[in-house]
Amino acid sequence: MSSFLKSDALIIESLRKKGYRATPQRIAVCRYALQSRDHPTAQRVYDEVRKVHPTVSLATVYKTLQILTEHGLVQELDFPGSQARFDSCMEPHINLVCLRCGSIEDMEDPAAREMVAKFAAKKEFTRTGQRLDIHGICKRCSGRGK
Amino acid sequence: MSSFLKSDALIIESLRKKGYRATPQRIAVCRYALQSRDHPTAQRVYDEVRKVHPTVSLATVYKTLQILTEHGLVQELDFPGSQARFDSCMEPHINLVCLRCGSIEDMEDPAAREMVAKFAAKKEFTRTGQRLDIHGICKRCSGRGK
DNA sequence: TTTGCTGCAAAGGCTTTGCACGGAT
DNA sequence: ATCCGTGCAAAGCCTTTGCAGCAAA
Repeated sequence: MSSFLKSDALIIESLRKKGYRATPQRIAVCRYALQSRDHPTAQRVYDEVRKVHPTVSLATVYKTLQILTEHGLVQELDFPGSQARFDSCMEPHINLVCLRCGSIEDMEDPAAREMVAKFAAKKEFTRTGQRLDIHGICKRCSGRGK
Repeated sequence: MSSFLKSDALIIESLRKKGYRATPQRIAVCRYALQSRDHPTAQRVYDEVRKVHPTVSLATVYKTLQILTEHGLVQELDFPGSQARFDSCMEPHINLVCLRCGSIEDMEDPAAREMVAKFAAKKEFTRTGQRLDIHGICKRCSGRGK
């Protein structure tokens, strides 16, 4: 989580500044999506928000996540055969993607930052973002054998 | 393209060794998918193969690409709002993803290889693969202004 | 001859869209 | 009082699946 929008007040202000209305549903979606560290799916965000706003719709969740994505506050990560995940860390970092349990863990890595930084200077390619995934088996799954 | 399956004979042998029948459609899909450097979509593979096998179906293309993916000969790259792309280079490398024209270019990068290599030694995470994307605007698109 | 494979069509899953009502400003 | 946002349902898009005929081994 890299966002600075940690309070509802800041989220509301940010939404209005961008020309959006600060509805309770939107605020709740933003709060959860921006704070979550486990790269939730839209469905997961929906389930969580519904605990507070039982009538919220999945469509609203998708629309709000799209707003966050368009404004560079979260990144959508698509994977074959599964729902999209949303990452609230926009700084260069590595996603440790476990193929067994599906968990995704952010990992700070100086080498990754340096590697990405090289592209800021390049003339052949104007970098605007990145996605660095390492696929494998996480420690917890390894411990469980097989 | 990192695959060593450069001739039909080798593709046929490889398919049979894995217990698959070497049909003309499969061979054609494998040949194109393994040789292509521009990360084609399934539809693109379909269009290309159809030039030689006009009756081939998209379903067969998808099934064959799935076989290649399962055997680690290509990697499926999913992106928000667009069809999956298939990368025939399985070595650690960087995908330069142009947000304007949609092109994806493989880039060899020692820093990327080193960064990935670190994970081979890690005990906290057993690496089996990776996906390293840099998003931005490619040189050709930059030249075209705006 | 025996299966596995193909092509077609239908189904599936996730995400987006259309629309009328309701709420934020 | 505006008109944007919501929730519902329907549509969309890409991909997968079921199945009968056909072809590879």
